Amino acid sequence: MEADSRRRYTIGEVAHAVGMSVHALRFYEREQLLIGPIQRSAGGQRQYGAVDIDWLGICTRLRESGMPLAELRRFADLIRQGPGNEAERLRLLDAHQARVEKQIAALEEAREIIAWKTNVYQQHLRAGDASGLWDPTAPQDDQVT
Amino acid sequence: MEADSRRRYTIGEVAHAVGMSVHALRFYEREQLLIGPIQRSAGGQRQYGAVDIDWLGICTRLRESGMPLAELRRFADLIRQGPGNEAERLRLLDAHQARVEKQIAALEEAREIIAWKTNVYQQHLRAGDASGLWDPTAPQDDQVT
DNA sequence: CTGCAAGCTAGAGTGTCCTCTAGGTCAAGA
DNA sequence: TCTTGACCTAGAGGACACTCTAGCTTGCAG
Repeated sequence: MEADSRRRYTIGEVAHAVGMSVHALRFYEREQLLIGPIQRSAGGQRQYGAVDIDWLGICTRLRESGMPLAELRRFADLIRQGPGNEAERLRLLDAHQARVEKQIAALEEAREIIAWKTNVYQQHLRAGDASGLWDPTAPQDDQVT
Repeated sequence: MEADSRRRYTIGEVAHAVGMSVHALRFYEREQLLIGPIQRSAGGQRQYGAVDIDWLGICTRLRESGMPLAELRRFADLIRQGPGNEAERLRLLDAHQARVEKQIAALEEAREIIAWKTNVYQQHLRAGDASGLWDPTAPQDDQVT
């Protein structure tokens, strides 16, 4: 995420640095998810700069947090257009942040349910493997676990 | 999630109750993601019971928290086999819980980065829309935002 | 008894996000 | 120079989790 500001990096180096595959990097470029065009060597090979790597780091975070590529592209578009549309960038990020909060809440709820179930199993294991667990007999009022 | 233990429910009612589409419910059944076969009416229509609805509620939580269907199927298989494999169920849930923790951590990190970026934009908006933001000129040492 | 919403099946289609392939080219060490 | 590994493009392929379609049946309200 922090790289020498003057050096140029090959696609392989970048892939390693940001934890994506070279395939994915080329795919992102094709899909216009990067800001500014990536420079090329005389022979046509990509030469990424520190800025590109920083941006890819941000991309990774946004993706990991569930931002769809379409929205990431929108964000990249806005940045590519240069200063003047900060309000829209802000809206986009705010919307995403709301999504992230919601997802954290959902995950925490799931965590509790899992913990509860885990507990049920641990107790059954301690008690000797078969008490009130579900069983395809007596189709009424039994636990599912 | 808590339903009358004796009543039977149509697929539409269940879909509404658990927040899935009827398509998804049929799909889950085909894919063996449900425990026990769903009962049918004389005419062949599904009649879900409270147990099924409970299980679907758990499915929803596990899915929301990122458990792949293959693993959910594995879990359903274990339950279908009846008591005796609690240790394996526990392993499965523990593994998933670890995944959930990791995802929560990742989301919280992302949240901070987003908050920081949001801040940058807010400041720029307050300061008058164009200071040190990225601009396709002077390709060195500038912020990306 | 008629109408019509809701249900049925098997299988094809969709959207998302990469990943891989084929058929080459480039670059750097021995 | 030769070899080897990394890189190139355009497009096909694939995993995942549904979602929809077509053609038909059920079942309840009027």
